Amino acid sequence: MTASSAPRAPTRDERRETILKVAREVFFEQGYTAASMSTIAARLGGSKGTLYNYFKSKEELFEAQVRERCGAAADRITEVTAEGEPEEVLTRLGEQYLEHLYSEETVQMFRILVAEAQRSPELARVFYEVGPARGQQGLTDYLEAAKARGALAMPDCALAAEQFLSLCKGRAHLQFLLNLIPPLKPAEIRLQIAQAVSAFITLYGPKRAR
Amino acid sequence: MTASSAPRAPTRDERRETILKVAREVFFEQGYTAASMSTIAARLGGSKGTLYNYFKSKEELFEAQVRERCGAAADRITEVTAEGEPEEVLTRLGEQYLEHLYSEETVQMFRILVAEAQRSPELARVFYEVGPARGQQGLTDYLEAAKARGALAMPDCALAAEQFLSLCKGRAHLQFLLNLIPPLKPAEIRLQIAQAVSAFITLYGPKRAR
Amino acid sequence: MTASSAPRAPTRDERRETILKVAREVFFEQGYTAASMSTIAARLGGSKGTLYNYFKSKEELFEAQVRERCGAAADRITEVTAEGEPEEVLTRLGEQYLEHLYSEETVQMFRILVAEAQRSPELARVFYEVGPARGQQGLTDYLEAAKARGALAMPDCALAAEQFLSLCKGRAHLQFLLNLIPPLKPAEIRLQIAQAVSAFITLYGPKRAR
Amino acid sequence: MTASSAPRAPTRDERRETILKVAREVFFEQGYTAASMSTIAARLGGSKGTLYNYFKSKEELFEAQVRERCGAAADRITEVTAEGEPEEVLTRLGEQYLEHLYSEETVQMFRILVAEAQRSPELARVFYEVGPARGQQGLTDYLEAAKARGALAMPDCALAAEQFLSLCKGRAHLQFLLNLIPPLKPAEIRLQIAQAVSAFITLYGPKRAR
DNA sequence: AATGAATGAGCTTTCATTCAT
DNA sequence: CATGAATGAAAGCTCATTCAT
Repeated sequence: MTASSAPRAPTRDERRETILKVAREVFFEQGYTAASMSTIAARLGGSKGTLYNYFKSKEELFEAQVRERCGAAADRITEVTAEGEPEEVLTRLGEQYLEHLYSEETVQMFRILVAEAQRSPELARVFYEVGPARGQQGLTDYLEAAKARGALAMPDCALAAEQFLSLCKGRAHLQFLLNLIPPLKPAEIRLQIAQAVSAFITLYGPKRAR
Repeated sequence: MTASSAPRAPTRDERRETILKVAREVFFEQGYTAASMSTIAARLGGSKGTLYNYFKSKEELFEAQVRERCGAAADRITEVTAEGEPEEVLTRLGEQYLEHLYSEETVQMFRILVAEAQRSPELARVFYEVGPARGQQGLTDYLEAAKARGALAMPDCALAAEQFLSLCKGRAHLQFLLNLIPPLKPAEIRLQIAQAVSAFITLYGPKRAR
Repeated sequence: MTASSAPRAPTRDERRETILKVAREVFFEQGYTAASMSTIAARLGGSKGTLYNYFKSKEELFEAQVRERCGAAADRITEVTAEGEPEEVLTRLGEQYLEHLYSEETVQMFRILVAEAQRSPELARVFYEVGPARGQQGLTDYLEAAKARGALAMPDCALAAEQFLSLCKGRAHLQFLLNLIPPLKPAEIRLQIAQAVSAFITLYGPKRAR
Repeated sequence: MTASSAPRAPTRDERRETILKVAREVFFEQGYTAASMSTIAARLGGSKGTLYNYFKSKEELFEAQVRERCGAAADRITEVTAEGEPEEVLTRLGEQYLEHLYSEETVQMFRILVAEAQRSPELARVFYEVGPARGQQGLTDYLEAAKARGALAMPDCALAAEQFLSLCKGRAHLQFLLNLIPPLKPAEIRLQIAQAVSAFITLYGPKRAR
């Protein structure tokens, strides 16, 4: 039945990857609680039994998602932090950051992590370390360098990094998290970042007599 | 059973309050979805039917929690916004805000709202309207007044209010939300607010020709 | 509170009548099973306890409806059976019959009686005796008279009466009973009766050589 | 438990049939509303979950009953409509029809459908389409053919079919529906059909110049 | 390794009925 | 007599998980 027409039987690891991908879609569409193993199995085209052959519970299946996916975004953001005038670099970085923050995929995972934070803080820690923490560290490093060459002036670069990211995020993120507004449009992102960069430069820009 | 020991029959309102209190404990311990009406009824010492005599659904029972608790916090914050020098007023307001934001009770409720945001945005909307939206409006009003009398100078008071609250909240809130750190201690709150107020005054303080 | 403004306290019988009227409305709107004592009490403006003071169960409340209401329609139909040419009399009677048969009130009560027929055939018997049986007897009496004076010719007047009513009722009644079509419009009633009368006259009309 | 005594594992279809049979018994004993899925599951010796694996709701389980039983009856009736002299064919068909109409099984199902007509007209529609509608259509087709070859003469075959079925059904059906009389005995059926056929032939038989 | 039928505890919600006041 | 809070059984349905094949 399979041998003749199928080009190749999938290896166990490939099957596992497929399951993860399908499960991710369902988790993101419906949320952790609402997503059912039946739904995942059905969309997979397999049986529930198979699911349980690869992951011994729904929780473990979700945990695998987080461990696998969270690092990717921080990677992208850190890469942005390169040479260039502060205004330009911060704008690029901020826009990159907001695009990530306001994506459906990110918010869905974040919602689930928040929901489960009480029961499984380890999951939340994994997320925080590979995601937000790395992003903030990358920005801090850039600010240190800029300060060293006189492009910016601030007493505490870590604090400044935190402030910048807070200004970028803005109030809208709360509404987005609560599913009260759709993702920001590119123009809205640009405006919000422009306001954050402007404030930041006012605070820490060079040459301004303070 | 009734004549000898019962001190007094509880009024309907008292009973309602008791139910709210018990339900709040269960919701906070287990989360909205995991908390069951059976559990709440059992802990109440009554029947499920009774619960439904007071609240016509689980959702309404939770919504009552949100209205009661978040409304109170926004009230407190709004009250702070009175006369006084901006630095002093903003400090008081900011500290009040952080005390609310970093309390166990608030974060528990917020976690539930975020977790359920996809299924019940109406609940989230109620929360947002009675809580954050009113808080931000109160601050905006204060800033308008301060601007009018020359105590502060900013082109957009709503934006400034948003920025101030973002600076107050800070990065630590993300960690708190994810259950990675305990509530801020009073000293930490004071420091964080001092930094936010300082930045805000730098941005929008009087006399700076902008 | 009551003595000063209320013109008169209702007697127990008046209260009972009011309850019956309100209950009837609810039963007819929602059906026996779907109608709840709570709904009836609420619409009554009283409490459920009061309801149970007058009728000791839901079933008894419904039974009282049937006993009170079923006779009325048959009364009306029987009255129609007066003097006149068969064609005219049968047309009047048939239209009267269909108007009753295709009314919302009648069909609702009938549905409930059918539904409960297995559990309470006594109720059904009450209905049948005071309703359909009397109607058919009235028609039979008329046919006997018409036959006696040579206006109609049939071997078995009871059978003829039954056939006439069956022809009047038609297939549409099944659909109406099943809630598949709305009540017949006056024009439809007239057409259906005209067809029934025409067939009946063909069968049993005078002078036609058979 | 499995190896020694189990004769054979039931196939999915067999299990489905068993469920339908058990459910039918419960529905007929208690009526649609009163019958509970728990009762059906218990009598089946299985769990409620199993029931829901085969039928995704109580309504669907009942609908399957309707489709299976009423469709079969209409099939039988339609088959009767073959060649032969009208009198003979109509007699056979009418007797077949009454046997179905006056069976305990049919009346039970019909009572349920009527009772639930307000809440679920879809169910009633299914019943009407697979049962009465097909039956009437079959008869109409036969009448058309008979008219074409001059064996019968009527202006409107659909109307004639309706009239014939109405005459067959008779008044007794109302009493049977209301559980006031037992099913007709074969002799009663034959008499009732003979009267209906006789009237029908008088109305639409050949040679009568109309 | 894959299947998919079976499970059974659990969920939210409804309702006729009772009873102390 | 009226009230309305309280009850508790029962309903339809879901779902993570197991296990024989």
